[in-house]
Amino acid sequence: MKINQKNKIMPDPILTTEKIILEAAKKVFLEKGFEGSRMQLIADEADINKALLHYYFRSKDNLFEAIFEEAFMQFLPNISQVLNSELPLVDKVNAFVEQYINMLQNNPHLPIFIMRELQREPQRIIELIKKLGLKPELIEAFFKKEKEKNQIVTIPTTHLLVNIISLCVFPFMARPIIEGIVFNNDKEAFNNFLQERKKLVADFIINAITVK
Amino acid sequence: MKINQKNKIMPDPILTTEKIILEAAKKVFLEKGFEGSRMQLIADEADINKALLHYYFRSKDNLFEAIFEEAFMQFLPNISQVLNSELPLVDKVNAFVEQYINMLQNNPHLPIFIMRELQREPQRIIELIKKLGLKPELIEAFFKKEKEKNQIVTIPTTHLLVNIISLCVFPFMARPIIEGIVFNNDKEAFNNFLQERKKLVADFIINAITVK
DNA sequence: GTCTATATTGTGATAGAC
DNA sequence: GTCTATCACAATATAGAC
Repeated sequence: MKINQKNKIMPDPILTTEKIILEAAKKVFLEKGFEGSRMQLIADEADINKALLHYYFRSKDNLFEAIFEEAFMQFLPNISQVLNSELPLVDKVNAFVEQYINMLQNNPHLPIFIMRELQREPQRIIELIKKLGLKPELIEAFFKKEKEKNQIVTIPTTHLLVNIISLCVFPFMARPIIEGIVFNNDKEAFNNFLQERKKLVADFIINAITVK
Repeated sequence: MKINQKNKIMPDPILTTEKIILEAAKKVFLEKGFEGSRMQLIADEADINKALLHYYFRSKDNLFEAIFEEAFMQFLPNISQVLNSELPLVDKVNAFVEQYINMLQNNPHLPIFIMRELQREPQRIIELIKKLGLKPELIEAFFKKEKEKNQIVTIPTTHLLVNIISLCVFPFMARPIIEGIVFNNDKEAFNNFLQERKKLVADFIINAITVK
């Protein structure tokens, strides 16, 4: 996404057409996925016409790619931030869960979007991730320090990490079921549910991994 | 797919055209979703031509609906089965997790498929679910007995249930990431990972909810 | 019931005026 | 840069022969 007109003086964070398009595309793609999105709808959302989309981004594919990379980076939890802190285990988990669920509350469509596109073109996206420099080694280091201190039960770090992410992310994917069926379409009730979860999930994890 | 009529003698599981179509449609829809699927591809998969699809099912929509309802029922965990057993809590959780992950291993595309379509038409599908008679009350009863026995910590049943499902389902949605990045595209390693999970997830849950 | 051929509509993309 | 008009093709759906 460097297509940006070079060094023109940009007096204000003025909404250039390109940025407007990207915002509109993000909204539409996030909600409907690549295949469910229509260039016309993005144009409407940006209040311009289709031709302009192709003028700025040659194709739907290009426009999508400009969106996806940023979205994926946002979805990846900021592991190193937790890793590098010197907080006690309990605080680390609490901080991570709260921060991650907060992010998802601000981007509720992100999880399904990412999973959907991963399913559509797994290999292409794996290449992208590798290009971005995501290293499995980082994951291995996640709870290393804690383990050495014998503060947690012996669960493989990969499983532990997957468990934590699962507990945070899944409710957003299953939202239509939870909100629609369990809470009878009461959005307020679902938001309360998410709010409660921040503490409950952290406690759940701490309980699960603490040696008794 | 009433599957195996128990012990009826099945002279030949005669493959009527309609059933062949349904099988082909299931395969394609499950993998690519409604919007990503093409009638032509389903026809190819069934080794017939497009026109026949429309002869049996008037439209793509109809064909899809014939698939979705069954898939959704399969996705819903069989809660009452666990509920009605008289096993100790530990065994209940173990049995549930193993059985549910087993089912997902046999239908790895199910989770993303369901979530994707829920996102596409939430209201329509909520209506379907209600028609099918899913009752929130069932959920409330889930761990009621255990709670009365004070065997578990006080976590709201809804959260507990969501946690359990999350831990089972999410890895299948994130499969491309886990298999592709963590396990370097080694399918065998990912399957081992799933195998381990059956016990690890059950332990994780038990640990989390057991009073110390 | 099953096929081929065709109609119809939707959608990404381009040409060309301004 | 932005627009209108249009192309080209893909995809659902139907007509009609057999």
